[in-house]
Amino acid sequence: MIDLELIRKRPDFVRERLRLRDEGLVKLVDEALELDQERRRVIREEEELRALRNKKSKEIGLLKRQGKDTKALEEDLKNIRVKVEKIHEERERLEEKLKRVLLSIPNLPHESVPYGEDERDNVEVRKFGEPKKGKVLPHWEIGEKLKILDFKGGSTLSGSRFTVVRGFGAKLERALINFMLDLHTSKGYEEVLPPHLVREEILIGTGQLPKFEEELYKVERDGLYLIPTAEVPLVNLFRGKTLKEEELTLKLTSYTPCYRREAGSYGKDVRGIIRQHQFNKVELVKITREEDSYKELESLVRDAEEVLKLLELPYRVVLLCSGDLGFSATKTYDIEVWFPSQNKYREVSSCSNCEDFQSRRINLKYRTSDGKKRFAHTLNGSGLAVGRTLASILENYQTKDGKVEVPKVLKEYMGGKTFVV
RNA sequence: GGAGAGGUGGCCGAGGGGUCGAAGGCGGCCGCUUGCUAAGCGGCAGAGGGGUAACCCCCCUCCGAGGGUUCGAAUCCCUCCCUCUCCGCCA
Repeated sequence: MIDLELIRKRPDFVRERLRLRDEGLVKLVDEALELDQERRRVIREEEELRALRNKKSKEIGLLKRQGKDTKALEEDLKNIRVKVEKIHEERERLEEKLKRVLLSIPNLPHESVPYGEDERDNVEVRKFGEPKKGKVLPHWEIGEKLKILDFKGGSTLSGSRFTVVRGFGAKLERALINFMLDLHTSKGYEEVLPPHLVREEILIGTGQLPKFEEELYKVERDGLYLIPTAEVPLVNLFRGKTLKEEELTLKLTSYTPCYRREAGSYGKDVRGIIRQHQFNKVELVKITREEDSYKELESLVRDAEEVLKLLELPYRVVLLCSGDLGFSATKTYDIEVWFPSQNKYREVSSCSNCEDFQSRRINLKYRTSDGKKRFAHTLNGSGLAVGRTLASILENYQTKDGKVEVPKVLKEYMGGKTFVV
């Protein structure tokens, strides 16, 4: 949630920044301003009445103790109460409306974010490794051949976009998870194993709700949602907290499956395991002071890149343009790994600074040395999407005779196995 | 699933219709005292919102959440949520 005060004091700035994302967002600012003005008018009215009521009520208390008659005053106050109730209802209606508008306004792009409409305008910032050319089987073909990806099994059990990983494929995926977690924890990230089912307000806290309901799996009976990313539980772990400045930056890492309905992506990536309703991901989260968050974003990206470097997979880092930014982010780097069969880079990580956008929603603050409270900044990034990394290994480490070599750094996690055959 | 207990300020904990934003304790901050420390003494401190250019200040709201009763609710009534304990079941 962006700061209402900012909208009030610098509406043009907010409009201009939102326009970078989408022209259509500008009207939300005007809506918020109007509602806010109206709301404050009503608040003033209500509070005047309440002040009057409180004063007279106290009088009644005094008079009663002196044994005096208070009938007239009481009648008087009954009328005031009716008025207060009426105006209070109006105030609640307005506040509810305003809140809905505020919760649906995305975060403002950072000044360093290039303008653009969609992913075509993203800017490549650096590259690592040499993209492998020449013919390789797409990961779904080699995966089926080696009997490690069972698409039939997945659809039997759960339908489309579900896949069963078997045998050494399963072991390789587990190796990847362990490798990633070990790497990140060695750099000071605390490992966390959170619940995968969370309450509605938790998803509001990180920005998935109220806008993206259709992307989420919901367990109706218990009112719980399956997490679409570990970012959700990890960031919300700190909701309502006031942290000490000295304990920042907090760094967390977590392996969880992610559950996404992928509504509106019909026909995209229907083959293979690039786009699944359930996939494994190792996530990185940081909670920082406001003056550190951009520096920490850079190092977060480096920490995620490190995984690909050590796996010796060619990748590039891309700075997202304004139009491609996610809802809660001010600035995002995607890391894309090379897929030889598709002759292109595909996203395996998305690292974002959300500044105080989520902190406002979950009321996460820290106390500075001079005793002031400030909203903390939150950052998140994949480190990495495990399924896609596995798919990329199946292609980049494919041998001419149809085997897949185990990347060096994973060998110790694979019981010494060097090839998947 | 059954039975019970409970949710009050940073923490512990009292208060059971008006003078209660809330005793007391711990912790915090600022003084004073004091070889140092400790102790002691005195004082100051909640959050959100509205009014204001801003401050002082004034006002409103907040005792898990939401309703209700009342002139007036932390306190009485209803609903819900959460936590804990015991029993049962279960990996």
